[in-house]
Amino acid sequence: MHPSPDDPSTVHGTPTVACSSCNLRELCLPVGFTAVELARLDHLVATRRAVRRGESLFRRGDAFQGVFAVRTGFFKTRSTSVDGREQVTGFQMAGELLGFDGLSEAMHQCDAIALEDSQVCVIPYPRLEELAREFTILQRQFHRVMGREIVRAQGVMLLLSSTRAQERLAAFLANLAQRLGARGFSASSFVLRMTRDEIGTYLGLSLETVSRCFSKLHEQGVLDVQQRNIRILDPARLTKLVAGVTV
Amino acid sequence: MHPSPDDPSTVHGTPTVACSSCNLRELCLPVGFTAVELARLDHLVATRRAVRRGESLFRRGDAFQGVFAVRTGFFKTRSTSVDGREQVTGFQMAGELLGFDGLSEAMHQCDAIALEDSQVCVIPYPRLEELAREFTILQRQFHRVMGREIVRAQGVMLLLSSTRAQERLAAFLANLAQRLGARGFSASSFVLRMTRDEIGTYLGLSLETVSRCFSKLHEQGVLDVQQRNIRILDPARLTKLVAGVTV
DNA sequence: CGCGAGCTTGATGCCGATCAATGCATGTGG
DNA sequence: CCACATGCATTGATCGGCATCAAGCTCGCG
Repeated sequence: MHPSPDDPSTVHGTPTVACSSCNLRELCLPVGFTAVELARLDHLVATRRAVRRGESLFRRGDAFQGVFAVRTGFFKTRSTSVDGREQVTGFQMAGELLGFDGLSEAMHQCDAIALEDSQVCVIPYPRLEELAREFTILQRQFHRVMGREIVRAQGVMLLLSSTRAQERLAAFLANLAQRLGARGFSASSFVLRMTRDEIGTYLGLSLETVSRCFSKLHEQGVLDVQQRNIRILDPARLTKLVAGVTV
Repeated sequence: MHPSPDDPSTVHGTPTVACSSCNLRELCLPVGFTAVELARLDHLVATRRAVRRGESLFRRGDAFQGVFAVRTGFFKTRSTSVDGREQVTGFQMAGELLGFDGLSEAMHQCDAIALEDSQVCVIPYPRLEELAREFTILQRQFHRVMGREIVRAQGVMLLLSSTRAQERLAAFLANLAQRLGARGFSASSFVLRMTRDEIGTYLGLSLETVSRCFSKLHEQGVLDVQQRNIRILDPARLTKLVAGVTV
């Protein structure tokens, strides 16, 4: 389902991974570079790091070292209130960045948990800073990615505060499908990486409601649902349900 | 209630405003600069711009030119879904920045509306980029401010998805009080700049529910409420109501 | 003074949380 | 290879918080 690493044997101990040869380049930070520039950029990434399913990439309170690009696998980020309530703030797949929450206070404000065995590229912030000063295009791309994160958050706020359960789930699925499609996977048939509870905690719903909405969408012929196996039967209707909200 | 401009006569037509002499310096982008550096930074801000109450600073779809720092006044940002539902995504007061939502797509994704007659500093993005390359500290501060915005959004998500109406309002008021206090105003007695409807649209509540919660907090002796005049009588209890959620 | 925008308060009904029970997969040890 | 445990998903029943509809009320302003 996800691209396999170019060379699994280099996961550990390799100090540098080449962005220039990464097949996720077009989705990640080094977008729009020429081949020559890319070659000079290759030390943007310091190391790769493997994170096993269920383990954390970072946790609230960890010192901020840099940001991470998902290379393979799947993550969730969650923030927790003092009294234990949890909010999943996002799901990240290959080519997406995470860790911006650490910038403001020099330590991470949320947890990042791998939902399956994953690999990330480690982009140390000092190096990113330095290279961003050198390459305008990297600077701009970095800002663009952060800006996208802000806009995404605004979309989630809109979703959380003004839509019904079914619409939230529809928006979530439509977004997931779109992102999978952009990575060359099927946008109509996929396997969810997260539990009903995690979806619910993201969408502000109980897991039971999530399950009921899945069933309802199934009844209505929009989806085929077999546990975590999803097949979108009627994309048009799904999009119509979303009614203008994009997450 | 808000600081008066240093020199109102320069609002229009003045090409440059000195950051070095701005009393909001410590809250704004140029934090942590030495006097010498500050002097060199003075052309970060291109112009000031006045926005009348009810008018927009920018609107969804406007070309992104740069970000804005609130100098005096009060703003709300809102994003709107295709079918007209509205979400207030934030309120901005003196010293706070807005406009990051334009970075990702080179155009703004939300509207910024002045809730009272306001003035902003215009920070053209190309200039910001350029100066950020020159001054590491500015680069870092800019990233920090954007990171803060992301963390704030995560806090709002948590609030929207996991708390009761009263707690949301309490969190909102506590946050407002804290920010006003940081600007030298009273944190216990202030005038709301926004309507019940705008608060509701921010907190994901109907205006009636907001009103009822104000009344309830009043009955409970936590607040004194006279329309938009708020006096916090029992800050400890207010904070306790917030129960670990910070917006 | 009267109009209108914004606020308050009440009555009603619905959506989704919660509690509870069952079903279904995977994996583990006997 | 089966029995059982465990984690996750489904489905049902109940109930409460908040949206919605519907009046009045307050205050600022032309």
